[in-house]
Amino acid sequence: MKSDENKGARLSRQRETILAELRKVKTHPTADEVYDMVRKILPRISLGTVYRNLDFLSSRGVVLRLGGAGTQKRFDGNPAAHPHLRCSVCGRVDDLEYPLDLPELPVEQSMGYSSLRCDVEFVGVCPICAGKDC
Amino acid sequence: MKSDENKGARLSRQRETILAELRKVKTHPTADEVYDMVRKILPRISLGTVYRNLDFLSSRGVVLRLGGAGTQKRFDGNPAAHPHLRCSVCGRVDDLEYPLDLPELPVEQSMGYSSLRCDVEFVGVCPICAGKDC
DNA sequence: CTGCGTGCAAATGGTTTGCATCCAC
DNA sequence: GTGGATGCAAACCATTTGCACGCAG
Repeated sequence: MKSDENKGARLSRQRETILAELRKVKTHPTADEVYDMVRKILPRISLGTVYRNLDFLSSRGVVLRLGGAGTQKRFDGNPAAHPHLRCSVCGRVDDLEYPLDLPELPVEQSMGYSSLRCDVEFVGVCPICAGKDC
Repeated sequence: MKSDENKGARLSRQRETILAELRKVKTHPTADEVYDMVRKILPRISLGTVYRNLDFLSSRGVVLRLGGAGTQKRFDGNPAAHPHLRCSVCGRVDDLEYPLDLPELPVEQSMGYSSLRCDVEFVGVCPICAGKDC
């Protein structure tokens, strides 16, 4: 991590814990779920702080903020671009473990956009929701 | 369109207009923008009706609801899966005009998910925002 | 010490919903 | 005529923000 990326940033216990917890899990929790996770360690943390730190961390590229089809945003402790599987019923997001070739976009075809990053997401019904047969 | 797909559904002027306006544009408007567009034709339409109809239409697969990284959802009059370009600064979404091979996911690798659809989105900075040099 | 980060709570803003009325079928 | 669709406004809920205090550097 380059040091001047962190100019003025302090490492509070809250920020440290949020990042550690997010990296610990393989799921892609919502801000609320992160709040619950972290609250077991720092019971007095506030939801606002969780939001502020998730914002901070994702703006630095340390974690990934997943847009997603649902209302809530989800966060990914692994900042590298990798395909996701999203359940259109319950909204959960899994990492795809299978190595996939990401599509390449020729620069001349980028319609004037710059700094393109490719997001690939497969949307379907997860095994749990399929089992519920709703 | 199969007839039993529409059992009980009525074609109100509002629904008809919303769909027509959405198909007319090449952009991917938010619900609010659709509201503005339709209001020029039906001044007394309510925002709630726009939301209800966008929900209705996307649940039938007639239009596409784009998840996206921003807060607001955007809607696409073209229900076929096609790659998008999203501006991370202003949030606008364009269609990619360039034919791209969508990644294929072997069924054995779908981790139990079913009915998978592939969404590809390139995230970057659009020419307008790049020009603003913010 | 300084001022960034926090806790708390109120404010925001997109989206949803209850209800009486309206109109497509 | 009947039930789905609408208009309106209040309700919801995830997220953001103002403020005074606390703590990392």
